[in-house]
Amino acid sequence: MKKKSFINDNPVCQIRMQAISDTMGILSGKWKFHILGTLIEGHKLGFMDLLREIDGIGSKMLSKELQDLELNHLVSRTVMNTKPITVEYAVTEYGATLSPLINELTKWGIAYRQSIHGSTSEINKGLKDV
Amino acid sequence: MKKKSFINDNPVCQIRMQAISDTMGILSGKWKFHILGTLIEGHKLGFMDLLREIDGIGSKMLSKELQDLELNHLVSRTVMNTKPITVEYAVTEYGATLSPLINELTKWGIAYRQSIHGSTSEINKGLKDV
DNA sequence: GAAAGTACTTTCCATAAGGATACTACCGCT
DNA sequence: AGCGGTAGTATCCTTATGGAAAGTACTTTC
Repeated sequence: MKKKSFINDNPVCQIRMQAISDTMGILSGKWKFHILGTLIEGHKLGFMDLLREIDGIGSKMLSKELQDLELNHLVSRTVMNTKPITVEYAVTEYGATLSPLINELTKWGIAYRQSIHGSTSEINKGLKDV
Repeated sequence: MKKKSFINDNPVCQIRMQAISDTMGILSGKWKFHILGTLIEGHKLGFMDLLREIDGIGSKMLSKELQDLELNHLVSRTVMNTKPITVEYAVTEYGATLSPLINELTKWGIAYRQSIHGSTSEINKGLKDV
């Protein structure tokens, strides 16, 4: 009996695949989670605040990533009527639904780092020393 | 009063940042979550099984990503003593700790898609029609 | 002995992602 | 007039990512 050329799997898997692609498509890149995490903590931050808070990011990347997040309605951008014009970035109500996901991401990362320092530091690939 | 050139934030934020970088560093790329998700569902799968199950992946990518996952002890690779040599890939006990994260990712992706179809389809960037 | 199945690796290429640096433009202060 | 702060944009460049196609090597089946 020949193996089916493509086990199309159950619909549950197809939906899972699609959901993972969707989520990762929206949150792809090196900085989106950092920006969202910082905004969740800081509530309202200006462009320069974010630039200072997020270590390593440049203005080009910050600008581009904020535009992406705004397009997907995860972050709001409000131009304030102040003397030197300021812009307030904040997480939207919808963006806040990412909190559980960001928490899981953080929890796992912390546990991973602990599992290394706890063990004979066997696992060390993918971990940047800071 | 001059603004501090770098608000070094609280240690909690630094740890969060680091944790997010760690997690995303390990799980970066287009396919890792798909491979892990598929292996969690399928328990034990061969190379060709994965190639068939994961729509769109090529053998080069699959091979590379599996090596990465194996290096980080998230997936185990067992060469079986069968007539035509077969290899069994499975999620390790440690890899299984990613389940809550993958579930959150999936849940959010599904909710996102529903939020679009539920609304006047305002949000549509980042969503590929399937 | 040819086909087909296992599990990959290799090469070559195109595009995407991201960083460094510089620049615009506006305002307030001194 | 010049400095510093706001919020970005523009340009150039390098590296990372990932896909297509073919090749290797070994075995069983027809």
